[in-house]
Amino acid sequence: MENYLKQLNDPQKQAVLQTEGPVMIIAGAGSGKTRVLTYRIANLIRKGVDPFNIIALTFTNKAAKEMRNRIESVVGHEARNLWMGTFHSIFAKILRMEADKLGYPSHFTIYDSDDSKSLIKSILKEMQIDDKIYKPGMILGRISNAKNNLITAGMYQTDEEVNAYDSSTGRPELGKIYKVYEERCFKAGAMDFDDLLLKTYQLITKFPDVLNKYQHKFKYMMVDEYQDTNHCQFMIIKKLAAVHQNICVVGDDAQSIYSFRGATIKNILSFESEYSDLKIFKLEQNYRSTQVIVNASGGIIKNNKDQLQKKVWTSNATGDKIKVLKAINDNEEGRFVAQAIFDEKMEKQLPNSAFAILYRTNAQSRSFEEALRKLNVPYRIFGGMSFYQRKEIKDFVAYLRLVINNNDEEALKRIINYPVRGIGQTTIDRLILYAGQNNLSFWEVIQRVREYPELRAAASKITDFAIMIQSFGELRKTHNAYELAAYIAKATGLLKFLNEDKTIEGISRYENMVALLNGIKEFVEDDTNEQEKTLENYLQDIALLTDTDKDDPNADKVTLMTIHGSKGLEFPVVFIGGMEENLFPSQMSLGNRKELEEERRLFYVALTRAELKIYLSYATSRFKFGTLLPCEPSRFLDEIDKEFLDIDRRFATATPLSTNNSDKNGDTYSKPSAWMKTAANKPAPFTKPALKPLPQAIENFVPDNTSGLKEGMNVEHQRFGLGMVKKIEGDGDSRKATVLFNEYGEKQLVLKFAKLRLV
DNA sequence: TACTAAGCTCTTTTT
DNA sequence: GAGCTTAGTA
Repeated sequence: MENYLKQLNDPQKQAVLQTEGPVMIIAGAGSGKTRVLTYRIANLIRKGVDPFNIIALTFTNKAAKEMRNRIESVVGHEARNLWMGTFHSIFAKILRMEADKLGYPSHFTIYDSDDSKSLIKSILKEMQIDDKIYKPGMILGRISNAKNNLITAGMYQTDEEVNAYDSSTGRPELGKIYKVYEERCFKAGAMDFDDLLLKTYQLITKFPDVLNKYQHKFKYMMVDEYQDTNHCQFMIIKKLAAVHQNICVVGDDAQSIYSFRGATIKNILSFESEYSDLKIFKLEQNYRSTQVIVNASGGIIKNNKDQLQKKVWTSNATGDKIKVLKAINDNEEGRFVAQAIFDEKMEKQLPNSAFAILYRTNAQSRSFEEALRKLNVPYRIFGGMSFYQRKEIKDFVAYLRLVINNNDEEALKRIINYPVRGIGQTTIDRLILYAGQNNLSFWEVIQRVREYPELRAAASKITDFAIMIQSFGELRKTHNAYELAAYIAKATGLLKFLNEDKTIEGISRYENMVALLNGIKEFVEDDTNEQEKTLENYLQDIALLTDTDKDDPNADKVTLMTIHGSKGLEFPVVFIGGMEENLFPSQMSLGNRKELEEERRLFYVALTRAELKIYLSYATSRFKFGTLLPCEPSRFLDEIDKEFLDIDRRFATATPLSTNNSDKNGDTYSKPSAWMKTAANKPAPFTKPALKPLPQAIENFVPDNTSGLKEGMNVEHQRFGLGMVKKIEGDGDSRKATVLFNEYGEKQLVLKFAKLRLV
């Protein structure tokens, strides 16, 4: 113990030794936060605290795993009994044990956002609500937001302010949809990600004995990345810590980047007012980065209004300046970055794994991937489509889910006709309809399929399917997860079906399927943890797994990921791509101080990942909607003190930002300087002109009308409005017309399908 | 009911 | 440029 205390600086040591009472540790980037947390827990165990009474909550499985390993290396295998994991996984564990109190089965399904969205889509369809106005993603966002603020569907529906808002945006039915969504999840025995938090809160507020049990169990609580907790998480933590008050939160307000997920920086900014006897420790020495990086990033974050005072410093070497690369488009940007990696590797003799390319949006990864492939630089990409989101994987996992939880509606919908067994959309729609009408789950309707005359045609097929699923359920009693999964893969014909497709994509789908089966095998054979090797436990594991978690740190590859995904990681050399106004900062954050400040924190996170050197790159034009649009350099480039920059000589000198603008809340915010936004360079606005209403008589467009079409004629298109035919080429069905539309410019249309009318 | 081709609509970030 | 929906065909 004394040995490792020697490795700590003063504030770190104090933070470790202050084990009693509420503690807040403000830890700047690279200040040894994980080390402090690790030693704090190790110290508690050394003092004789039972690991069983310590809970440590993190945001990612990876952070939890890393911390567990490090604690284990200090205190040994005793660390295994710690309650350590993500909010979602720890709460899921508690919920499974107490599920019956909430009327849920202990083997409840966890819906991922795809499932949630799909459920919302079918609810909209059943309620005959227009999904153009009620966009599923947006509805899910509203529901998620409500849940994170502890607002249930019932409360949502009776809240006048919320209703007034929804009505004013033309969506008065939102409360109703939320209610139906809540009921359907319950009937399906499913919880979405937000439910894992909300239901935990409900559990401990509605059942005092449960609260009491966990309050006494968790004598010492620790929360990592506290700046990213939302209101619901805060309330749970507060309640659980109420008895012992030994709550330690660790975070950095400057790295709060998840407000879109309901995280509120308020939690960390006002933690002090929650506990009068709070001890605050500030870790301000950065051990990770060079002086250039520390000072440049510190200069950036200084522009934010919402922040706690701290002075991050380092005694590391000065280091290289930040290099700015200017490219004409995204492909050239990719080439520049790949080439720079190649050169740095040679010059500094670094492995591939020393490099990370970070970007604002997942869509930006393509050009970097292509360029790296061309130079034969191995890379690994996170985000985008994860393994468990692939269709073939989700389909198979749906079988497993359905076997465990027959009521899982989303799983059932996925596979009832996959592989095709003659149960078409009409039949499925009817099943859902009857389920709703009779207040039954989807599965229960299937059980009684013969009671509905309209379903008679498909009845035997449906029954066969149900019997098959039930037979799998029987096998569960005698077989482990792997044996059962392998059997299902064969019995359903899925494995064979995938193996028959010899296209490149088909082969990859088959390989993925095999990889999944191997994964289940590994799960069964893995004896490093004591949990039973049941299918339930396997599903529980993968439901909360993200692809950042299956990182193989030994592979020597360049890392590509979003900035959000990079939180908590570090790399010797970091590339930040797409440093363009409207992309980073995102267009959506402009004109609102708080959102712009979050973008700035995001930039801060990106910069502080680097140990030795940073490259910033931007393109002067980029494809959006298949159109090449001109881009201007990001205002963030402007905010970096020039003394830290190694600017490409073509990089224009910027004029200072004006700060005398204010948004509707009266907050001032900076606007891009004039040189960024000259009228000629301004990107085309994204809002498309509204289509003029069509006269009654021409509502139905008949493709045949175009047979007499000639160059120079005026036409009207259903979507593009009025225009003039410029050119006609080809013959027969492939006849094409180039039409110049008043509002959309030139479009090429295949006349066989064009919805045109002569004017 | 199943399959295919054309049309339409997006673009933040994720446990 | 991709994923999803719609319309048309077998």
